[in-house]
Amino acid sequence: MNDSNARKVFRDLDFTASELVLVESKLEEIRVRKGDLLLSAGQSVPFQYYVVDGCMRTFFITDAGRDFTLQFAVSDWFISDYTAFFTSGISILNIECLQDATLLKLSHQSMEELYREIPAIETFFRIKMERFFGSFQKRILSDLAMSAKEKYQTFLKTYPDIEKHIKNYHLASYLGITTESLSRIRHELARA
Amino acid sequence: MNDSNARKVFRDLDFTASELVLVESKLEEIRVRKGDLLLSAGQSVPFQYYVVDGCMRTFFITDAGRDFTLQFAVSDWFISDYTAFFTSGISILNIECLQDATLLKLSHQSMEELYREIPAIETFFRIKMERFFGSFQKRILSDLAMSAKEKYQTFLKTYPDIEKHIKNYHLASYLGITTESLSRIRHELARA
DNA sequence: CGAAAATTTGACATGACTCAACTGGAGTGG
DNA sequence: CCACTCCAGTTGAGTCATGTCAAATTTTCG
Repeated sequence: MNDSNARKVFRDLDFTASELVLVESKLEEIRVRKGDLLLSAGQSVPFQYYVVDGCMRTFFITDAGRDFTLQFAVSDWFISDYTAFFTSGISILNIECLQDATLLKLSHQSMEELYREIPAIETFFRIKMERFFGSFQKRILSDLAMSAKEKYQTFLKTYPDIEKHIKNYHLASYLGITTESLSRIRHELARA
Repeated sequence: MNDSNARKVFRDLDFTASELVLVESKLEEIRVRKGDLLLSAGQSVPFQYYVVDGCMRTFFITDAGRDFTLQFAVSDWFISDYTAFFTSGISILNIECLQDATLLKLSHQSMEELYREIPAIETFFRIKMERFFGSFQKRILSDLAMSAKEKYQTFLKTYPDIEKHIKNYHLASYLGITTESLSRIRHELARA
């Protein structure tokens, strides 16, 4: 199991034997349990995490104490506070485990080394970023243009696999509405 | 003027003479006038654009005909429908000129060629993407967590240079509110 | 089974929207 | 130089979606 971590993360890439050893050496497998906080706001963020299985989320807490989910991550997703990770800055996000998870931890420094040794990895991450970017763009547009009900329906359609892993209040915090509102939306949709 | 386009776009990079020639050959300078549509939804998006000067915006039109601005771009910004650009898909965004502009046009294919010939350019764009990504992340969080008034104030603080170039109704469409609401917010803030 | 957590429901408050009318400039042409 | 028009912005009245707070109900899990 452990000897194929590199192939899990970099699913589409072919490595030579020596490259494989190098990549493996950069990936650290960790396990976290439901409720664990992997990162708290205010810390530096030297790592990103590849989710082997389980479910994680990043969230933001306002001064007023409201909790907003930026992102969920299930199997084969990456998660981090990327703004802080990329800029070597301080996190504003928290990372929480929602379902017991196995993660592969990859440091910023390791990534720079991998970029140097294996240029295909820089391309790999550039393309990941591009996709991620696209999903953020869609998110912004739907936050702007859609009602809460439409956002909920879009979420269910787009991420049917995620819904199973999360509580309604996490989904509400992702949609930017209260649990009460989500409950009413669900009630209304159930009638139809 | 024209012979330093490459240095404008790739501000921090040092090119050899031959690299400079290559990069220049990939950049096409174009001029657009206020009101011009550079891209309409439903088209393929083979280009991204570097803004030398002037002001552009990308916007999205819903089925109901509402208009939402995703992004403004002034001097030294890039603009495109990146989701379509990266995936070679069909645009959902429109690109409009808000103030007469000079742009440098760069095709997807040219970028792939540049990545191959000059790896530093791949790194350059990866880092651009990372920054862009960070700004999108902030946008999502503020859309979720802030009232219209707070979003307006944050915009003014974050992009004081952009406000000068745009109409209030463009700003409203960026904030996801109506011009009437923006007007009332401005009125309220003016009193204080 | 029982306690804690999650969800639902009800009553009411509020921020933002809609529609319609009005104001104030910036051109434009007689 | 005035009258006209167009466009951007403002204002007002009424409506609607979502929030708040409190309580009831259901689900989860030790």
